[in-house]
Amino acid sequence: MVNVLCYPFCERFQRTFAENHFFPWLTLFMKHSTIGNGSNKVTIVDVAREAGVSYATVSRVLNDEPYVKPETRKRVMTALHEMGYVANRQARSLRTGRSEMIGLLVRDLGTGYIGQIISGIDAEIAETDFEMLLFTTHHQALEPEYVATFVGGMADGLLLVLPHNIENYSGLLNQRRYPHVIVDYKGSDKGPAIGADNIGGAITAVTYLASLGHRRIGFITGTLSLTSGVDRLDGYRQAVQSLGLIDDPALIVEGDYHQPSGYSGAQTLLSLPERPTAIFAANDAMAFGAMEAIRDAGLRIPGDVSVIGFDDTPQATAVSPSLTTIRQPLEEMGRQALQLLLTYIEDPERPFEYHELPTELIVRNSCASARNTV
Amino acid sequence: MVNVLCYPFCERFQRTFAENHFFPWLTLFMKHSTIGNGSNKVTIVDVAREAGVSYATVSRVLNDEPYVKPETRKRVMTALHEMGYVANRQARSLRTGRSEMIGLLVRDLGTGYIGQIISGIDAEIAETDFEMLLFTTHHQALEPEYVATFVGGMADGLLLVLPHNIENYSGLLNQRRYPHVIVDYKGSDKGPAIGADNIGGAITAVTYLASLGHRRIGFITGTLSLTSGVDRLDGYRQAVQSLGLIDDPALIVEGDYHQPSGYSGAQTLLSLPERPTAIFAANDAMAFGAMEAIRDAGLRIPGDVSVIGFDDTPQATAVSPSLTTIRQPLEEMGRQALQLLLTYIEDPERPFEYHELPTELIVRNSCASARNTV
DNA sequence: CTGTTAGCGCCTTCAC
DNA sequence: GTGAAGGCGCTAACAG
Repeated sequence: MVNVLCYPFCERFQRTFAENHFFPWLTLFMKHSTIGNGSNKVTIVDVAREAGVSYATVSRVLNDEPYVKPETRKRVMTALHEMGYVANRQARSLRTGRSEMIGLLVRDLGTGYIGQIISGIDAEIAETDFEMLLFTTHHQALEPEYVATFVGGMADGLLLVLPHNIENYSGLLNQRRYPHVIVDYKGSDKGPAIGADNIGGAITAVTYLASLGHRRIGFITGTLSLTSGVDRLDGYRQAVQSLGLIDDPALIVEGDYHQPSGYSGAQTLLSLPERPTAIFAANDAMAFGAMEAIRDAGLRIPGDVSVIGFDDTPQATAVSPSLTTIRQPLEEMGRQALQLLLTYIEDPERPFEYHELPTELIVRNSCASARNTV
Repeated sequence: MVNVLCYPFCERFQRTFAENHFFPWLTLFMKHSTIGNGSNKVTIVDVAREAGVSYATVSRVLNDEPYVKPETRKRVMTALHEMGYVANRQARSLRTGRSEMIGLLVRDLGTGYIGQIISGIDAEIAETDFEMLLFTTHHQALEPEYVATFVGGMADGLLLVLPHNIENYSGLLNQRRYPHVIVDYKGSDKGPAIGADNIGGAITAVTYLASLGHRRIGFITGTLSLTSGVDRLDGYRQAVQSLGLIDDPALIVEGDYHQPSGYSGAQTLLSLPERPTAIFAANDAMAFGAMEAIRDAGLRIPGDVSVIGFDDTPQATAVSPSLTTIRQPLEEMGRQALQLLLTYIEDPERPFEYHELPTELIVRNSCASARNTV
């Protein structure tokens, strides 16, 4: 009688049923397990009946509660297993107020950049009982407040990956002490956050170029409404000044972290009366665009112009020449963000924390010594 | 009295509350809206009280049911809005048996490839009332049956993006008539699916190379446990034979869709006694690897060896020379997969459908005429 | 140790 | 038109 209740045996169940209409409770069961449409739900009630206990006891076993006679527990466990019971999380969540889900708010999925962060989050989530609920804010321009409230109801915590306008979310979330962590954001003024050492990374990049003899270094900024964009620019400026490099506003052009802006930014830089001997793009995508522009201008990399990026995306090794860049530990950021979030889920009252991960220079082949320094 | 219940005004609420303890029901409300810990739930009961109706009426308004007096409806609507009511989907789902969520089962998120498919799905989801529940099978090697059952309980439909071993899922899902669509899979034998014309694309690629005068074309296969891998190989073979090109088994090396296998595959091909004048990699990632290997061998692209890929990932334009490739409409596949899934959610009994999207040759700069045909 | 019971928030008959 | 009441599947007291 056991196997027929196990979902892989539905067909067999139907046959068996035809032969067993003298089992009155089976008819009852039929109502619950609508074969056709799906669902085929096995609830704790079914399991309880099968194991000959009350469903409260099944619940106890499910939740590893202490006071269950070992023998009973065993009987319930086998019933559970054989019937292919899977808990209904909605019901559990409704009851407990916890959903065992963490929400992920991202702006866009197309980029490998976010993919890497998510990979890290995912890897860490796999170690827990949580599942991942993904929301993109990219297409629909919903009110952040609505999104936050909505997601808040479905998830026990929220990971905001590089949200467009943090302040819109953070007000509500902080005020409610709703567990959340902002990923790739600097500072804990808006809430708990995980970031990378963007200033330090930019300084490292410029210092490296300077060590190769470059004195006129062009910089293509990232999106300046993001802290990473601002910080990388800051780092560039600090390094240029402290190293005594040529400090010309014309050497800074604004980009938006996307490849086309790298292309046009590089074009602008290359058309300067005195063109830079090296270009530092605030991320890899723009560096690729810059490389394209440099080649289209009939110049060679790194012979005529050196290029350095930021992020160390997988494609950095794929381009030719391979891209020297500043590595940002994206996956690790995802992992730590999740870990931090878990601590807030456990104790929402914890004070805000900001963790900054180090960046690292990855030397490849897109930078060379400056041949003719100005 | 209204504003104080609206979530953006919690602080104000606290203050107001201090002044208004003579409103007895407010105290009651406090219990529901625990300010500190979060939740701050506004339920239909709260709204009903505010609007002076029963909560059944609120529910009716929520579900656009006909028999509600316009005036009452209006009153409820304003209460709803001003209190910032957001439905509890778990409760609704528990009651209705529908979750308004669609599950997404992917193996990995790190690649831009899957990112693009998800973008398409996401774009289409944004037009519906559904949300997206993301599961990765990559890390945890859970039993597919368990995953399917589990996800099945939380979502109204399932999108399987390139699952490792479809048969493990498909049996259970089909038998239950659980709405699902397999993305990037060929044929509807295992269930409804969306795929791309991989055979045709591969034929196009080879035909194009042949038109440039190449007769000895190396092929680096994709993962052969995936239908796309098999089909692209098939297409290559068909084209080689029908066009009368050199048909040497040594010209086919096995890859796995990852860049390193493209590198090593190309090395193998280049070290053949008679090396091919063109290399067709079964996807772009391997093509990038192949390009690296070709350059490392001191050869030029496309001067000495032409390279063609498959997929048209964003990076295809970023490499140098830019990669000629076969475009696969990944985003569109995602979109159509979701659309198809919706039809199955509406009618689970629909017969399986398989939609195949066309592929397209994108000519860039990595292929040139064969100089010295063998 | 185990069973009974009361809801979690919502939808949905069924009365009025 | 609207309210009252039952129950989705589950957990968490409270009794035994």
